[in-house]
Amino acid sequence: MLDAGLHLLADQNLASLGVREVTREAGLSPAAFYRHFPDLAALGVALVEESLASLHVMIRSVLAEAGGAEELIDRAVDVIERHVREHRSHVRFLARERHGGVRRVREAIDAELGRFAAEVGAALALQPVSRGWSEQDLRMLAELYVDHMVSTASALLEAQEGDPARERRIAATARLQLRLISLGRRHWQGS
Amino acid sequence: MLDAGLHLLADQNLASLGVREVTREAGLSPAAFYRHFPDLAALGVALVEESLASLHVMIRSVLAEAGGAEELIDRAVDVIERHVREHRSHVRFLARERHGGVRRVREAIDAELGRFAAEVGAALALQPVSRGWSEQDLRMLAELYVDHMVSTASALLEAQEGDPARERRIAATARLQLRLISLGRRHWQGS
DNA sequence: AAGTTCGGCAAACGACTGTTTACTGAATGG
DNA sequence: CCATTCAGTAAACAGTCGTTTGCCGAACTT
Repeated sequence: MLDAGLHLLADQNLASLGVREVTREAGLSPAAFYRHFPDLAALGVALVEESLASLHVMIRSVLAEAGGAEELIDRAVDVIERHVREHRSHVRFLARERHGGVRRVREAIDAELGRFAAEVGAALALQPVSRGWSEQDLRMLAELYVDHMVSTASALLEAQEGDPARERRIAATARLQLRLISLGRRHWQGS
Repeated sequence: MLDAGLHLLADQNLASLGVREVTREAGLSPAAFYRHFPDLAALGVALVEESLASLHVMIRSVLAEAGGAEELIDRAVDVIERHVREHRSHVRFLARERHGGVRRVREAIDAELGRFAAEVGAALALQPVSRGWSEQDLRMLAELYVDHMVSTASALLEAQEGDPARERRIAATARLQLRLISLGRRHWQGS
């Protein structure tokens, strides 16, 4: 049922999804839906949770191995690219419903992105570049990184519908932007 | 009719909007809708165009007056804050449909954001800090600024539902992030 | 003054909707 | 082996939906 929903949400909104539609796609009777979810919103938050597993893994794999700033940037962008390619449906779902019409789903996504920012902030604190940074500044930087990741992933999503050149251009731009941010980071004097 | 649609889209998706719903809200008969639009998607792109007027004005008012980096940042964030407060519905609409389920609307928004980035890039080129910057680097920076603006506006949108403290925190974070970017910009050596 | 466009209406069409109900077979557990 | 839970079904309910049609008055145009 989750798969059926995700498949339908490829070119549709959660708010415009119908119970019958989902069950039809899943090859079940309409009533069967209510055996598993009370709401379509509930199916939505279930999909959010499903999408998170893969996202968390991704973040870890960027932060795990150390290395110079340049390699770290390259690896981050590579991982994002691969993630969008391999989990296209999940990423599209998150991008679409992050500001979508279903409040509970929106809040679930937002809370989780906040947790990501916290995780990134903790990892940043361990890097030598961050010596002397206040808690607040670290959080600010982490949010900047997460927002940038989200923007890049969204752009890739729109591009990857069969346009590899545009995809490469987006990745290149993302790398430059990360380099600029990392430059600002090195010269930061505290707020 | 546009107003009615915009009002309904406050807690709904364009894809889940109904013709009858709109006309009911507008106090008209269902058939009246087709006198003005062939589609609901058409109403969507009309709303996009409506939302753009105010956005363009906003961008100009940030770029117009010169000034030091700090003042420019403060003014930019102030303008965003005010814009979200005063054009809440339009901003919400753009954020929601930017990755929404209606392709034509999505494309219209994307094209317009691209035009904004170009406009910002042209303005950046005039600033003394940008001496020696390549066209590509300027575009990259402009996109970074635009994406950051969009992220900030979205965050403010979610917050402003009656939580002024959170709103102030978001604005403060945005200012710090812009300062960090502007720092990276000053030390940029070209790609 | 005549003709034409414009924006509106009511009514009707069949198709689709969410949800509840009562029922069924299979697996599970004591 | 009996009871219970689980995951499914068909059928029915009253609504809502998008869209078309034919009609109407007002406002322009000539």
